[in-house]
Amino acid sequence: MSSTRILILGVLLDGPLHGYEVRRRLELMGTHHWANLAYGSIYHGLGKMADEGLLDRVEEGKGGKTVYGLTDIGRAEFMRGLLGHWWEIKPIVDPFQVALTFMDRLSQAELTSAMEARAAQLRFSVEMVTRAMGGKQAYGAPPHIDECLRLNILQLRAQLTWVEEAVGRVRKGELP
Amino acid sequence: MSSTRILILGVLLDGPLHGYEVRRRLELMGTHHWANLAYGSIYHGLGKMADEGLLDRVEEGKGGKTVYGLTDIGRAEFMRGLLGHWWEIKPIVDPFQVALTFMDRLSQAELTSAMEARAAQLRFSVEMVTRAMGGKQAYGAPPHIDECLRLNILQLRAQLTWVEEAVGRVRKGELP
DNA sequence: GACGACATATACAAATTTGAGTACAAACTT
DNA sequence: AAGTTTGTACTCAAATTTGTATATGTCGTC
Repeated sequence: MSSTRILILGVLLDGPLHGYEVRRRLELMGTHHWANLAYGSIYHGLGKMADEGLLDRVEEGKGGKTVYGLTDIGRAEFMRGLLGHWWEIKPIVDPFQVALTFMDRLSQAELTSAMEARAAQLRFSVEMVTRAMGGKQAYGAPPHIDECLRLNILQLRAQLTWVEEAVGRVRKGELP
Repeated sequence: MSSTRILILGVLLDGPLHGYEVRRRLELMGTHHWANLAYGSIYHGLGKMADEGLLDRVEEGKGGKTVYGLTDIGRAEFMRGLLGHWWEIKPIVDPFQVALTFMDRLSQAELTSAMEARAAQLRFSVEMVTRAMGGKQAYGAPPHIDECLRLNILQLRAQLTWVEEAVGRVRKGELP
């Protein structure tokens, strides 16, 4: 089961919604930080899953608006897919690894300036997310949402650690 | 420029290849660990980029075999795309964050067993990659390839740190 | 009460991805 | 030498993703 589907099914758990509302709930959850879900994909997913019986077209709308609700099959499939995501370690798709793979094709000057820029951006991101966490606490969001941010910060710091260490070695000529 | 394209152009930098050889070079580089590149996409990418002038069909083959080589435009586009990947921090697409977002939909028992399994798998992965690094050193691979692994290990450790800490809090009932 | 700015809500064509399917040659088995 | 596995090399239809285009309501303001 694709992440797209899990996300759509997940926001429908608490009641039927139409496409636009699904998109907004996902945005509230901050999915754009760690997923790449285009609007069009939501409508496609809703339609497809309705055809497959995971969803019901609860209310065919005046003006094209359609409200979708979970069926029992859909609820079961969500659980199956969710457990799958917990148990399987799937490779994280990281576009930066692509950059890294070809670092030897850049000049030392290009490399060090890109790396420094990257370090700065990462430090900025860490600070932003840290603040977001403080903010949400007060805002009444469930505590497990903070875990997403906490994990995010750890990952960003891991990247930062790498860049800071690597830029030093590039300067010394040990890399690439 | 998509990661798919960068990867294909990247392996063609050192000389023309046919589709199957591109796929093998990518596999040697370990792209399957951090990218999701289906075989079909390689052939599609090659054909499309040839139509767009980034590649040349160097040798139309007997038996459908076609060898592609970089054009000057392709080489320039590769550089442009590579720099883009260095300068832009794109969100890492992490399917586990999907799992995390809906952690409150699982029972404590489901959660703790999934988390423990995950911790074990992560520890195993860290060890595997660590060994792979030691092995490659002797094998004569360029030093910057190790950097991919080094970053990988840091990211895995970040995930492990999170799981180990979170499973404790789930047990204490602080989560979700 | 008309106008523009903005939010709501979806549709759609084009591009890309997916992975099973095909085909054929080389190496190995019995 | 006939059969079987393995490796090479690509094709293709189906599914999915992407991003832009479109349509419609709503709110203030002049």
